[in-house]
Amino acid sequence: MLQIQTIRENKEEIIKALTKRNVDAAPLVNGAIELDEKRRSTQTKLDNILAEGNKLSKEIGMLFKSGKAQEANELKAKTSGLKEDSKLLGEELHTISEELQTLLYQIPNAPHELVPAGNSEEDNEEIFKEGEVPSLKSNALPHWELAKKYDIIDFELGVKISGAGFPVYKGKGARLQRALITYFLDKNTEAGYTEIQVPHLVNEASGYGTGQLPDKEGQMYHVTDDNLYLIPTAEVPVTNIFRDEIISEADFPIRYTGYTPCFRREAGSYGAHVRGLNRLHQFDKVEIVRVEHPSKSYEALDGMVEHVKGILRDLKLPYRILRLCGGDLGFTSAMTYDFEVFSTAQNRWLEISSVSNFETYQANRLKLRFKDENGKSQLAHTLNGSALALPRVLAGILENYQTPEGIKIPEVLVPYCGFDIID
RNA sequence: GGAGAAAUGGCAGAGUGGUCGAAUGCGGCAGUCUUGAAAACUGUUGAGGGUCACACCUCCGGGGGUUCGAAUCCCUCUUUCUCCGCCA
Repeated sequence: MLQIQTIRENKEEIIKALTKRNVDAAPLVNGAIELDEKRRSTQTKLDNILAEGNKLSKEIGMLFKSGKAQEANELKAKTSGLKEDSKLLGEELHTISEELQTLLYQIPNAPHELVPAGNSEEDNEEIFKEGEVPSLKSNALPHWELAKKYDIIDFELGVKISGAGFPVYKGKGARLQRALITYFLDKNTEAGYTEIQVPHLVNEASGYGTGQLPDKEGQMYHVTDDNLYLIPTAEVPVTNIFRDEIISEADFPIRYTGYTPCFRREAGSYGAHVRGLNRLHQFDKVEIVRVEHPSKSYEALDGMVEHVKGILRDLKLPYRILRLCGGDLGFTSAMTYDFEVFSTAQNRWLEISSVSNFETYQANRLKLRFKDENGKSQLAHTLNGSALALPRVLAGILENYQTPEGIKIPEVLVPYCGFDIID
């Protein structure tokens, strides 16, 4: 969430920036400022009462020690009123703080100045495009047909075991997916990211830390018996490594990469757009996460974009990069680039990576700080991106690499797969 | 799952009702010394709120209670350790 102090000091700028998301934040922002003022004045009142109580208690202690029990008891009588007042004020303060918190949770991150205003994906800005769209024969198949033809992904079997959206990968399909995971992790490691394996279930505090809670509660699978959530992305456990941490400036830059399955309830529509691998309840993803000094975070974001570009170039997949408009931007993000691969057989773009800078929005919830050169603690910036999401990369490869002889394996993956064609 | 013990500052570890936000050691930072470094010595060093700055307030795993006063006593939850059971 945004810091109340920042809101106080940059009220107009924040309201203005939030109009890019097509929301009128003025009522929320003004409400928060008002509550904050109330909070501070209540706190001051309470503090004064507590200070007086502390003083009296000390005096009572001294009196008892020097044997003046009677005087002490007289002073005791004076404290009862203070106690009542402080109890009432304490409750009031608690209520106000919670109201303020609830309000702050509802204010999304302020978009970066480069983010275009807009309501929907129509308004996203295409900033880069690369790769050749292969010309396929007229009988080119979408990946779900190919999956069946070569018996590499079984959607029906997944339905039997779990339900829709839980595919079973078989034979060369499973091997290709594993090859991609290893290949991505290797590429990320080469680029300076430390590989890490994290839990796939997280507690409530972690959900709040990265912003999945309380806003997107229904999108996560919730294990109610133990109050744990299945992760929707590795971003959650990896970023939460730094919850409640004060790191030293020398620790920057922090770069992690991790492979995890991702679980999303996505109670969405059915139809061609969610067929096959396009949208799943369980899928695999290799994630990159960075924690950066505020002055370096956009440089880091660009670095992540370049890195993902390199992977797609290696795979020789046609792709484009979009800068998301305010309306399409995630709640917690200040700026996001989406990578989309062109699916030739489906004749549409598929999102395969999303790279975001959250600035201090997550760090504020996480209490992720660092000591600056003056020894003061400051919130760090967090970033993350997919490098990459497996199913749609798989779909892109199946569709774009199909030939009458079978599905060719991209050259860089052949050593990882141990075969060069699926037939 | 059963029995017992414990949770204190970056780490280790004192503190069992009052001048304790907390001894001491290590680590960190600054300085003296040194050509430089190490060692030694000196000083400094938790977080948050609040203030122009001070004052002041809160925090000793979380929540609640007793008391004029709680790190210290009580209740509860969580976590860790030891032993037993179960188990990939």
